This record gives sequence, C-alpha cells and structure tokens, in this order.
Amino acid sequence: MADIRSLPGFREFYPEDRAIQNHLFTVWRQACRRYGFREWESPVLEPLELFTEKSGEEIVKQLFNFEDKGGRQVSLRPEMTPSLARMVGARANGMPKPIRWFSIGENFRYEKPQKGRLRSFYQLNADLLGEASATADAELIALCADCLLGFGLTQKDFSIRISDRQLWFKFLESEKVPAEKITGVLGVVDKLERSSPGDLLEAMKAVLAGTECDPAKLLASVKAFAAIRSLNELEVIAQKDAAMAARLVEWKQLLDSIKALGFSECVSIDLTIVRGLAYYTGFVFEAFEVGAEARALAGGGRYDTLVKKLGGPDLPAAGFGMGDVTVRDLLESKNLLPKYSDGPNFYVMILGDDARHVALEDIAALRRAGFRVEYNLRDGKFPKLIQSAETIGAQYALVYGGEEVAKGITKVRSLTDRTEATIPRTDIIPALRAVLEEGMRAILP
RNA sequence: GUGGUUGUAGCUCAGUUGGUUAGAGCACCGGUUUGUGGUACCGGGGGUCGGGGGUUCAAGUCCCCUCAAUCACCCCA
Repeated sequence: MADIRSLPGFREFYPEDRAIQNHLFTVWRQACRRYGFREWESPVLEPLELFTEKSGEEIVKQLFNFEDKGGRQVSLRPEMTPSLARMVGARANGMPKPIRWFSIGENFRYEKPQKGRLRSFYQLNADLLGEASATADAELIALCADCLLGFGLTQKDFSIRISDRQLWFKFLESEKVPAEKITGVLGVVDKLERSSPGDLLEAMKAVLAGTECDPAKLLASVKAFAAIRSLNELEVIAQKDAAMAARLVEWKQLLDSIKALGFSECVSIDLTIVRGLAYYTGFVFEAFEVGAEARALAGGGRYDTLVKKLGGPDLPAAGFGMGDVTVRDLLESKNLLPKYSDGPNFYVMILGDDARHVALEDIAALRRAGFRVEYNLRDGKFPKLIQSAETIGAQYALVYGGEEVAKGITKVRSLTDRTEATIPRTDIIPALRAVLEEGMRAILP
C-alpha cells in the first residue's frame, strides 16, 4: 500500500492542508464577488485540439494528454482561457456586457516538477470581457490587489507592476524595428533582468539578423525605455511620437481609475514586464512579492484578439491568473495563515452506557440545530474523554454521566478557560447557542 | 530536457573504519483500579533503512542502475 505513491507533481491534501486551501479559495471568492464577478467552471478533461489548434504544437510537450478508451485524443486542461473562450462564444450574443467571470480550478501541465511548480496546481482566473477601455484593466488590477490584501497582506508585501505591450510596439516602431521582429525583441526585453549583458546582446543580434537595426544601439535604447518608472518620464519620450502620445491617454485613464479605487500604493510602472505570452495585446501586469524571494504571485493583461482566435466572438478581453502554490508559500512565510481549527463546537463525554441513549438523542438534536458535535463511540473514563476533547480541538465539552442524566441536566465545560456550568437538558439548544455566541458568561451563575 | 544535492518509523533525526534480532525524541494507541485535561511514569503498534542489482563470509553503511524530492539552467498557458 505504501509503495504505491501519488504521482510526481501531485499533492495530497490532509485536512490541515485542505483547510488552508479552502481559506485561499474563500478569500479569492469573496473578493471576486465584491467586484460582481460570477463563478464558472468547465471540464477538467478536454479534447486535445482545444489546446493545440490555436496555441502551437510546442505546447503539446507540456500538455498532460493521452488517448482515452474511445480512441479520442484528450488532455487535462493546462489553463482555463480556451474553455472560457468556447463557453463565452457559445452565448456571447445573449449575454449582457461586460462579462465579469471568475473560476477557481485545478490545472495541469506535464513538466519536471520543482518547488512552486507542480504538475497540478490551482488557479484563480478572473476575466472581464466586452470592454476595451482601460477602465476594465483598472478593475482587474484592483481585484488582483484585493485578492492579495484579503489575506492580510499589505502594500509593503507585494507590488503590482504594470506595463504595456502596445506602448512597446509603438516605441519599437519609432525605433524602426520591423513589425515582424517586434515580438522577438520583446522576448529579449523579458530577459532583461535575468540575463547577462553579453547574452542579451547575442539574443538581440539573433533577433535582428537580416534587418538594418543595430543590435547594440537598440539594446541600449530598449534598456533606457525599460528603466522608465513614471508617467512623467513617459510623457517626455512620447513628445516625439504621436502614436505613443495617443497611447498615454489610455495610461492616464488607467492610473486615474486605479487611484480613485484606492490602489495607487499597490501598483508601479515597470516596463520590463512584457509577459512571455504572445497573445497579450495591451496593458500587462504582474504581482510580485516584495523582498528577497520576489515570488511571482499573479499575472495577467489584455488579450483583445485571443477569444476570436480560439473560435469565439470578436470580444475585447482582459484577465489575470493567481496560483495557489506561491500565494500559500508567501502567506506561510508571513505567518498569515489562520491557525487550523476544524474541531467541533461540542465534544459530548458519555460516561457509562446508561447515559448513552439519552446523550445520543441530544447529540442528534444539536446536530439538527447546526452545531458540530462529536462524542466518544466507546465507553471511556473521564480523564481520557476530556483529553480527547482537548486533542481534537473541541470548544466545549458536554458531560453526560449518570448523575447529570438523573437530574435532567448537562454540564458544559469550556476547554479554553476550564470554567463549567450546568444547564437543563430541556433548554439545551438555546443555551448552547448563547454559549457559542457569548462564551461561558451566558450560562455561568 | 541538462547538471548538482538528498532519500533510515507519521514528523525531526542518531546509526562509529561494512559485523549479532535497526535506535531516540515528538506524535499515535493503551495503562498507572473506579467523574475533571496540556505534567510524570509504564507499556504497545509502526521501518524488507526509497526501489532493484552487484561486491563481500557479512551492507542502512561500498559500487551501478532506477524512482522521488530539492536547487540551478531551460521552459513557462
């Protein structure tokens, strides 16, 4: 039994892990609801073509795909977006816009597992479709921030860096980079922080081969552009280029909205963020942990052409994803995970089998009333039972011994402050409800 | 996919230059004679030392392969 282990890159969730998982999902779900997003879900297993058709064959290497018993080529979903596009596409005509949708689901990719990078992971996805203006991007960035703030994280713990692929396009066009080479150059930009100057120059040379651009010169101006951290600096550069100046109007709208929503402190301009994915078409952003680890917590952006490419309607769209693994790691290191307590409200101590029948009747009534109740299945002695109540994390112990049953009462004992009081069994449900709400003082003499 | 490190009970680890039935602490279960708990004492279950092969009279200890975890690179929907 023990030699059949779980598959590499898959996690088992013991109750304490699952409790943490639920906490993450709850915070995310609450934040999304406050923004008017509605939850959706799609099949975990999809036809392989859904992911290969529009995304390129290279992706197949990382797909968790196989042939099912009916000879169909299928794949576990590596992301939600293709399914989202299909579902929205099927009903888009009749749906009120904008569409605010979120999902929390398990995704899969067949890769060599590493820390923070597994074959199965859960991800929050929030998407806003049908609105092309920057107000939608601002809404998503605000939601992204709230999904982190909801855990008790502060502006000091993370930062959402905002960038803009469209601005990059206009900038590179003004630098005379041929249109078909721009994506390649952005690939170099993506590595700006991680690679050595020599490697960057080599990469730039490779991208610009066959063009008239000077790799070294372009690399220098790209670096300078990527170093911009404020709207003012951008405006200075944009004065020379009408297309860029026009784009800055969008930037102002974005930053204004974010400011009015109260999230200025959470965001910063950082043009080194371009996101690896080629499908992003406008603003892009990534949330990072502030500090040495600098874990990436979330990422997203605008993808106005993707839904149509995936076979859906021509809908502007933007969205972001947030994974459970890094967020959990971060909360753990910041000590922000709530202490695990899944114990029952009441542990009923049945002393002697004579009391059992009466106790079970009350237990059933308490459970019908909505309380979480456990009790000893086997007869046990007092010290043992109260120890059990303590061990499983019960809030209160209820004593059902021969004495109590004879008198028609039960003894309530707080496991935390060790006070106790008796209540009549006829009054048990309202009395215990009061105890849970106000503590022992509700029944103490 | 490439390279490095690690792998002994649920957890944290000991296991001497290879040598008798593999240990400790914590946790778990039971008990310390009859209804008041985080302490103490006693007892118990649980490991084919990640798996396989090899060297040897003898391997947890040496060699090879493999699996897994982890780190770096690659990649990242």
